Amino acid sequence: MSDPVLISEVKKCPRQFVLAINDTLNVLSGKWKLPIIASLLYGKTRFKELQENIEKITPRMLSKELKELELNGVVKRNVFDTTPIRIEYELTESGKQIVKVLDAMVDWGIAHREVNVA
Amino acid sequence: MSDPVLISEVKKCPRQFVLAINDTLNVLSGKWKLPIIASLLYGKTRFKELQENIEKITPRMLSKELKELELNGVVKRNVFDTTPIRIEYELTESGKQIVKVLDAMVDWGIAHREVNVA
DNA sequence: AATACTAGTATACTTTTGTATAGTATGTTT
DNA sequence: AAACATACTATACAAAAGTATACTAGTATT
Repeated sequence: MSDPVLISEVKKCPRQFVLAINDTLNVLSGKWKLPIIASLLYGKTRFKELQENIEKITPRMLSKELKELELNGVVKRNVFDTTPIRIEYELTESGKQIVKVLDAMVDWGIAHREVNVA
Repeated sequence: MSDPVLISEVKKCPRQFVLAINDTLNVLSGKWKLPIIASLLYGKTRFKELQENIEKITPRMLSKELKELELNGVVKRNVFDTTPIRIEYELTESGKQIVKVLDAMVDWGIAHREVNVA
């Protein structure tokens, strides 16, 4: 863990603040990343299952997004050398922690709806 | 406040959960909404000032995004009938509350960076 | 009358993101 | 041998998001 960053320090520093938020936003934005993460929150899942769970996603987008999430360290791809080959996707520890952000988003979304519908 | 929603209840319900998250994501995603909200967190600001604070934003994008944020109840536009006319933008109460989401995003972003850089 | 300031709008264009549709490689089942 | 399943990839296209550049309406200043 090279050069641990103090959260209290970073919150004072706009630049790091912005970088961290952008990292998070990159993991969440786009049409399909959230549904994929949500599906994976229920446990390890195969490509085919994901495609069935997420309505209307094309294999191209699913493949593309999974690769991006893997590159970003949010998803892990596990290959099982069985016949037929079996591939399972799961969230990394870091990926699982993103529920905290989702919780904050749910809370704000609901509070905001109440105000605007009232 | 028509039909107040219990947060504990909504978290059990995937559909409401997803709608609330999407509301939040809509307010935050895109290239410019975050910089605009961040600028407004420092206080009321005029169009020109925003344009100067946010590097490289064109008046077209600033105008478009401010309108969207206003429609979404995140930003309030105040017109002062002075000469020359003065227009100030500020965050609504709801808009200010979004820092909670940003905090969660900063925390995740930093923790996630540590893991991936380590 | 010409120039400048504020708060934008208009038009055309490029880039990014997402869709549609078909195809591939590997192996299994009938 | 023909058809089927898994886990994708390839190509072409459409739609959404963002950029570049110029312009406008109202008022004030020189």
